[in-house]
Amino acid sequence: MNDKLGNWKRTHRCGDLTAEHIGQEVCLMGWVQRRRDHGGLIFIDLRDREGIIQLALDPDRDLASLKKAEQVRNEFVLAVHGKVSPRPEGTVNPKMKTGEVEVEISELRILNRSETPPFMIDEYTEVAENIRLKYRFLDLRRPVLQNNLRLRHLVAKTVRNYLDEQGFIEIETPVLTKSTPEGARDYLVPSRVNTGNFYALPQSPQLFKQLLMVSGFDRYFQIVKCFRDEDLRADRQPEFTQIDCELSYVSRDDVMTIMEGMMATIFKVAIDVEVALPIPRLSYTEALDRFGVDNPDLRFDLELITITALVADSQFKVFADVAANGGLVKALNAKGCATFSRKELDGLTDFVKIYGAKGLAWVKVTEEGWQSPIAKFFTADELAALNRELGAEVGDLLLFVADKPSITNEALGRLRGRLGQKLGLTRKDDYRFVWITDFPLFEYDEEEKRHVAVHHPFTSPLEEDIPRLDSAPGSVRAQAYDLVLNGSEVGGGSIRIHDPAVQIRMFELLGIDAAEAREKFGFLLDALSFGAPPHGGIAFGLDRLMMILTGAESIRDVIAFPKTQKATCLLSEAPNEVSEKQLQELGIRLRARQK
RNA sequence: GGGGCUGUAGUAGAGUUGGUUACAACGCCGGCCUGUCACGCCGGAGGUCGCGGGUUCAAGUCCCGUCAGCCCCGCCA
Repeated sequence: MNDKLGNWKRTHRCGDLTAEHIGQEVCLMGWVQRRRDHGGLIFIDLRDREGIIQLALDPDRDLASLKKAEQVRNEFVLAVHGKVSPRPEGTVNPKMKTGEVEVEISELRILNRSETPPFMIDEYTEVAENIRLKYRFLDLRRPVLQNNLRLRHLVAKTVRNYLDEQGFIEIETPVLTKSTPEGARDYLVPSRVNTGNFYALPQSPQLFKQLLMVSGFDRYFQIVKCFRDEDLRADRQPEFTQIDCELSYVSRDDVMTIMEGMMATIFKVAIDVEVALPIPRLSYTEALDRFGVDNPDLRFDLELITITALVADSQFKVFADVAANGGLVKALNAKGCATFSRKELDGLTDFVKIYGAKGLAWVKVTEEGWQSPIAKFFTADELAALNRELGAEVGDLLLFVADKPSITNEALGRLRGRLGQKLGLTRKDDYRFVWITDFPLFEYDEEEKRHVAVHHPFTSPLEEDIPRLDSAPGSVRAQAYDLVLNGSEVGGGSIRIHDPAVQIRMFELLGIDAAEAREKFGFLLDALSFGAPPHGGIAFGLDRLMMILTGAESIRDVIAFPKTQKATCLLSEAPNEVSEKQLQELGIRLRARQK
């Protein structure tokens, strides 16, 4: 039989007790971290969210409690009354925050018992992730996740305070909403009342926040769940949280200035890091040119160097052909890496192949000149020019990729990231922000044979590029911006189209004709036609931001109840089959019952 | 859809060239212990080697398939 809580009221949290509480009578409640039974004397480490305190049970003080303590096991829930006392000479534990004191117990109540947990609730025990996820409620008792989620709370609170001070109003938008074309796959929710019709869960509150601008709220924000039915990654879950913002009467610079202030505030409050403002800005074109990717990790240099022109006339056919066919030849100079083994070089070659590169040419720069399978193809003049261009010195490793531009950039850009990690250039406590701007408005989708929006269909072109919308849509730049932190895209947004004529033109360019635009986005076009103010906004990925702030390797470590890579929940076992009755009500028949 | 890694007591691991009864640690159970603190000492229990099939006199070990977890490509406006 468990003891009743009765009228006991907790007076303190375990981890908060220090020498200043000595002499006080306290009432504590928490879990048993550990029992140390010395026969006549028992110590219990009692844990709550603030930490651990040692309870001392002495037969001279209360024999009944001592006897009861003999039954106590790990993770039992206890309530105790006792007096905070200094520990006897020589028994202070400097490793514990509460190590100067202990609580001399006068009465102990066992509020609940516990099965032996499948793993120890401590910071030492390493447990396979599937076990952790199945017993998430226990994993969440452990210090790492407790700290991560509490920091997440602090960040959310800081965001609310900052945005409130800046005149933003938090407004909720629907979760049951409308499926729209473009973008990620939607999660669909069948409507019982409207049999045969479906809601979609929002990929973002994009259209609603624009409508709120039309409605005159002027500055809106929301910390909001978004849903995308796509495959998962270490930093991607199908349901995730955005800090979603929209502002009226602003330019890109206005948005970026307000939001980098928010980032600086978050980093100061959450981890006491000063972010130097303004955050540097880099055009999309320059980012690709120098780093190969639009989310460069600026914690280290190691820039890509374009050498297409230098090798266009060389005898090395691989390079010359690529140059002749509009491709791109670029190189990295990995300083001092000529010591890499053949095996390491093969590993780097395999790595670039993941991104579609056909191979990786390498050169070790030695006292005797180039040591490389491709050295023989180049004249002395070409070698000298390449060495000069790449700043090659003895001991360097030069790495080349030649392919069509998108592949060269991606492969070498990712290789840059990998080398940065391999060479230890990416310190965890180093935070390098950068805004990426001037994205192209469109990119060409080879599969669908049409232009698609790089950001989304509501993004405004740069005003100076609007004349080229018809003649050269591929060259039109967007008033879009991404915030990148240590190689991770943590946010992105744009100035939106507020002119209904431009919006209709935009849909046309995306292959959405007037009728379809009306059907899918009629409410937006209507809203834009009733005096929509110029507006723009941004959304930040709270989960990714938390990963960086906590140093987590996985997005699962900053989410209380995350999904597995197959988008299931090992705790609740969602998703699951539903009853025939439920399906009938929804007018749904499954094409094939899975076995 | 594709590539890769992992899977052995509750937990995390070792297990040689295929060869007797699958190891030790932590945890768990029992006992002892009045100053420990990831207490200590003595004793004990605990295994469908993910699952299925195959090769073999013999499989944790080799082969094929499959499931699960993780990482990546595609996908993610």
